[in-house]
Amino acid sequence: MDHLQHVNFDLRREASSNDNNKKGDEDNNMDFKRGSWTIEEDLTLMNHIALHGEGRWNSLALSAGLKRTGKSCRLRWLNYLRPDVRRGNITLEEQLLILELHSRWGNRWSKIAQHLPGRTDNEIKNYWRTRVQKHAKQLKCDVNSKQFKDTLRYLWMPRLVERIQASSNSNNQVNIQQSNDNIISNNNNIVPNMSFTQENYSSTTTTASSENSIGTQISDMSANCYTNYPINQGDYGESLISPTDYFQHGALDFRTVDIHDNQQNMSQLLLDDVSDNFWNIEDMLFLQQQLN
DNA sequence: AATAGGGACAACCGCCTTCTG
DNA sequence: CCAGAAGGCGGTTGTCCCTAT
Repeated sequence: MDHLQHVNFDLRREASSNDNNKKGDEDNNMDFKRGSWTIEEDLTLMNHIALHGEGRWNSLALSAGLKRTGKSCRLRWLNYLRPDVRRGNITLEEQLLILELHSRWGNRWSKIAQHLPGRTDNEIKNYWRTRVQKHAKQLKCDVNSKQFKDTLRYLWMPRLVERIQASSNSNNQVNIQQSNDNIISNNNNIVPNMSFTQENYSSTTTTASSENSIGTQISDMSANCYTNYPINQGDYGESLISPTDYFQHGALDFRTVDIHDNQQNMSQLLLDDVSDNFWNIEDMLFLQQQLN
């Protein structure tokens, strides 16, 4: 779904959400608008931030004439409108990094997001809940159980590494610079130096379409993002290492495990018809090989 | 063709921490 | 130093879309 589709989707939802009067923690005295954002609100917010910068969200909302809480404006900007927000499928590299960082830090979504340029904590959280937890459910084990963590670490993460390697080998000939230019700004100042109109709205807020017809493009862009991302995060084991660097430098400890210890779980997995980009048919075949 | 159920994800909630006057 | 405001964060909800039946 591309960005404008999202917006249209939001508009469709708006009518049904206007009667949402649940109270937050900062709107006791005023009628703040809730629910989906309209294109006009988005443009107002973007233009205001372009002119005045972000921060002081409550006063920003007031001075921009938005009938929204400061929190709502902040969330909309950080999770959706910022020019450097990446949209589109989570790449293999990103999946690997999410799994690794989550194994270290648990549900510290914002901390994890700091190491996935362009991804928001909300997006990573949603990914974890909808994709990873789904598979824990299929294995009939708790997502926090040692059993599931071991399965992730000793089976799926090494498998992801293999697939990343295979992917990078096949992509070596591809010139990816052009697409990368649109994806990540390494400049920490994210206030756009431009004005937004309805005409350029899509191009300035859409960074990578989830419906990108070039299957490898997002992955390529991601690989470049990691190599370009500034190592200045401070506390990542604490330096930032790209997923590719992980396996190149042996940072990930994928020790050999007795696959048969997990045979019961894996057999169950093989019975399931699971075919997204995390546990796909290829993985099923791989597991089958391991089990036989 | 209709519909039920699950997936996906934007948005909200409420608590906690940090900032500011 | 203190109180209120603002910001940050993780958890949860609501609703449309997609797919299987």
